[in-house]
Amino acid sequence: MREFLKTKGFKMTPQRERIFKAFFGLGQHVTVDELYAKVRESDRSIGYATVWRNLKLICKVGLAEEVNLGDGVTRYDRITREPHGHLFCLGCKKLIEFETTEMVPGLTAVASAQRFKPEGFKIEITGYCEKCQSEHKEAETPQAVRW
Amino acid sequence: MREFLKTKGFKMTPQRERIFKAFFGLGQHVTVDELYAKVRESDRSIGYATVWRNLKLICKVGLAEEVNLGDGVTRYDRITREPHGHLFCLGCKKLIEFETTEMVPGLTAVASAQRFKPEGFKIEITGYCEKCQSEHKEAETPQAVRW
DNA sequence: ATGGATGCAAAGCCTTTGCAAGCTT
DNA sequence: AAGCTTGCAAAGGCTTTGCATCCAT
Repeated sequence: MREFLKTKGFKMTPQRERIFKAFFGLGQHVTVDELYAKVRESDRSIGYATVWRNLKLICKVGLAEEVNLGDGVTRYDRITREPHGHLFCLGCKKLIEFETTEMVPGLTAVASAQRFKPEGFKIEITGYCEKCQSEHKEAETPQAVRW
Repeated sequence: MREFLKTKGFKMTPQRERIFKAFFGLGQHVTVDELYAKVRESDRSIGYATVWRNLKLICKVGLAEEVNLGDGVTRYDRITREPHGHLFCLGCKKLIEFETTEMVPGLTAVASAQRFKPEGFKIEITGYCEKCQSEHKEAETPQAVRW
């Protein structure tokens, strides 16, 4: 990893090493806060900004990508083997992945048709997971627009 | 529209009417700022919060939906005839739509397989449009992590 | 020695909300 | 009258950045 970064023009530091390990140790869809909390377990001196910047760095060197589900928080998804989409539960915020390999060719075709150079694909399904469906109910009886 | 809102428990007001007209008059992918600017052209007294709340209301009654491309700004997309995806240019931020009707069945199937109740589908392709491809070049030679 | 990397604190930016007053129904 | 709406100003909440200092190379 140290070598890999060097070829990209970056240096390895103790903090960076801990952050990287923690990131790749955690599952997918990590938020800055989650990673920060994890990293702090082994080193209370690491700053929030450092974690944030390294998360950005990981994306920059192509090891992860940002995922935005529209809930105001940016998640970082490690780029893995197969391309995948997300099922995002609006109730418990849980994220479930599903394979999208077979959809990529079609999307690539769509992009080419527009002379568009694709960098990434995002396929998301929002809704309610089995558990939250019952709790959600049709409480949909708006009274006043009060958010 | 007044009747429609009434059935949902909401009232029609002069401001709301202007906001709705402006929203449906503008194209797709409108941001709060854009709609606010548009509305202010005909009524300088309408507040930002009112525009924002009405945009939320439009979504609440099912006439539009939020779109988050990860650039920090929420866009509001009128729900139209056919389901569609977006091609988002990372350079000029331009948004191009494309039909996704044929992909919906497959996604619905994915959701059912997880006993997930889908509320919405999102398909996005990020990259560079024809015009921005040349300008973008491979300036990808990171020097320091300075964001 | 260089120039990238860190920490902290402070900005930034958009999104939301508290309230008192104003309008539809 | 009852309660949804509106405007303004102030919070919020997360993402970025300025800087002086530190450290990898």
